[in-house]
Amino acid sequence: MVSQRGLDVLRVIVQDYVSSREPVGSKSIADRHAFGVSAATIRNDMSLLEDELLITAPHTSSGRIPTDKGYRVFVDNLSDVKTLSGAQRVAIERVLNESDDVDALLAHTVRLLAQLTNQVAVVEYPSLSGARVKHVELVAMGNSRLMSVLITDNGRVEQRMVETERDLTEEEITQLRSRINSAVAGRQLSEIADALAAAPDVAPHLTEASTRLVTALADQVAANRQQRLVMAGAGNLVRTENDFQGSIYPLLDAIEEQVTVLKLLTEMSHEASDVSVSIGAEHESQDFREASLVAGGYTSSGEVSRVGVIGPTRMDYSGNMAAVRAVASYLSRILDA
Amino acid sequence: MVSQRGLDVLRVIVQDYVSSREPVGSKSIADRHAFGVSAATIRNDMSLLEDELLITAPHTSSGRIPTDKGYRVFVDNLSDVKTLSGAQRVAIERVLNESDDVDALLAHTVRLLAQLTNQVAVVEYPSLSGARVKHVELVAMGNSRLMSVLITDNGRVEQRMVETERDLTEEEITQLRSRINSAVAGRQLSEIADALAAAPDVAPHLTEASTRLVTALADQVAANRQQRLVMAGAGNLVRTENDFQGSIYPLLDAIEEQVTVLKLLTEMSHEASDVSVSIGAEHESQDFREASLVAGGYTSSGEVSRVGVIGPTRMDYSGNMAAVRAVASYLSRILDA
DNA sequence: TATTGGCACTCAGGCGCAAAGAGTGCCAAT
DNA sequence: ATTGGCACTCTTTGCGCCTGAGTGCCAATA
Repeated sequence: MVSQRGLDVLRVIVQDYVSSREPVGSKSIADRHAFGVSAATIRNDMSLLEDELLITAPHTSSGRIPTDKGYRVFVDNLSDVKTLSGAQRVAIERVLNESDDVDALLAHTVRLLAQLTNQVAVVEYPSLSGARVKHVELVAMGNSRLMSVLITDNGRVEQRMVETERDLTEEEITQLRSRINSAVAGRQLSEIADALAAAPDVAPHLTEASTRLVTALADQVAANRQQRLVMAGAGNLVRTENDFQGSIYPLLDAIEEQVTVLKLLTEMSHEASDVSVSIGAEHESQDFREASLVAGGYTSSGEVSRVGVIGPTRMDYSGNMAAVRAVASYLSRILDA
Repeated sequence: MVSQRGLDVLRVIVQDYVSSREPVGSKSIADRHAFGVSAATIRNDMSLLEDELLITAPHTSSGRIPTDKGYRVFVDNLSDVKTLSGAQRVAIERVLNESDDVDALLAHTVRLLAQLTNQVAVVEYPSLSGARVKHVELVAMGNSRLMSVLITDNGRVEQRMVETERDLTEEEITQLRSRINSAVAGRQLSEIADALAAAPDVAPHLTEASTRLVTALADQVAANRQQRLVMAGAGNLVRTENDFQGSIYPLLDAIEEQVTVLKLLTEMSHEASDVSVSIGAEHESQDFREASLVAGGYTSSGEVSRVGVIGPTRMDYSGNMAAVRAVASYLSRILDA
């Protein structure tokens, strides 16, 4: 069984390896850290750690590096919670306060997080499923086209073009607008398809247009059920390229593709205010096999969405967790107001 | 002076080097291309080309590689215009037709272009300066906040939160809305600040709110004067990493930063329907010294914006120019309708 | 004058080999 | 349980050597 000192040894192995990228050996541990025991003793402990698959040797008779399992134990039991520096807190507050719409806010957030952590950062768009309809605006665009603009109570604005069979008069549009708004205003997005279906019929000359509009709106909501995310800091992944066996090209591609990241994010803990970590081969995806993901939840109109960073398994978990937690909580504070 | 055959030699040097990344020597040229002269003659021509700084030797007695100037001559005089394959044309048409708002359209476009060229692709958002106001919608969001939604005739929707000194009644909002719309509807964005200033005064109890709104709208327009762009295909830059002396990290960072790319794009030709190329050290920016930019213009409501790809100077100029031209022209067709 | 074959020279890259250095594993002693 | 000692293992680094591709120059040629 691994002793308490053994775990302490694991901790310094992780710390030293993360900061130096060199496999760490018993001698250097005994030298640099005041364990009060000799290198030979450290060696015995390391032998135990290796039996438990917490560390491994890149090649015979080199130092040891943590395995994914070793990082896991470190993250769960051994890492002290870092706190952000005052300057960092100020930076967060400043950046997030000077954004004036949701798009800008998220763009700033993700870049900020990338800078704080020196990793690739991702931020999910706030979930719309809990939002309520504030207003639906219809604007004639000419050429038998109508633009429908859906405004939600949490400040999101979604637009969509709708083709109609003919140009409608202003009066007809007004009629449609009020019919739709009285049917859906205040409803949750998930309910609006039903609400529209149940709404009273309109004048016959408008049924065609009305049907198309209803379809478009339902479509618009459905399109937004699948989450989107913004990404920043691709350069940081390049800087840490050496931490990956193969090329980081497939990983970068997969991140840009979004779908895998979204899957990983949803598979992780769903508590807001909680930062969770997925390490290397713990997740299924081939492309992410050598990468870790640190993610936290933020709240917007009651729904939890996620923000996180992606980097090599050899990352500063403690620092990244602190940054993610801080950014997520500021984001909640602003969006859930 | 460089002979015609000399230029032909330059052409094959560029072509061979681009496809193989190996410095190309006189012998291999004589072997692989039927010039009908001996390697020694090719050598003489190459010596001339070197005097003209069109090619250079990575080290003494190796093959030669094109200089930036060499690529320039190639692009301007020597490259045949490639055409896209049928499959590629179909792909463009398919992708661009199934996008239902401007955001989605641009996101799809940029990813498509990245795939077609295997480079980093960038697309500027359509310029708003030529657009006209279709409608301004005001929606009370509670907590003394008003959301102003600006809809333009080319389908862009811009939102902004405005703090008011108190919650306004529906009636007051209606009043404000109609005042603003009668002042600005149909105007170009550049005119709306003046138009609002010239509009008749409102009831005294609304002047405060009105002033704030006007400021916010002006601000909204100003914020959009500076262009934004979307980027995709960062992974492609990683794949071509070896074509760069140093790290591509600063380059990727600069691209994400947007400002340098926007500057480069505006410095290049402003004709739509024209593809222009900026090669390596031709542009000022340090970070882009080893990169080339192929850019073309597309038109949206009469204003030209740009789309392009960024890659190492050792790129397939001919193919990339064809892809950029095709994508730009499809984009014009859809957005300028 | 343009082209050509010949030839000496250069240099990067690959290979082999030895030495250095860091680290382990094991053992007997404490 | 801990320790010092010691033999052993591997990677890394440096050095020298060789090879091959390619140049530059020259004198001969058409």
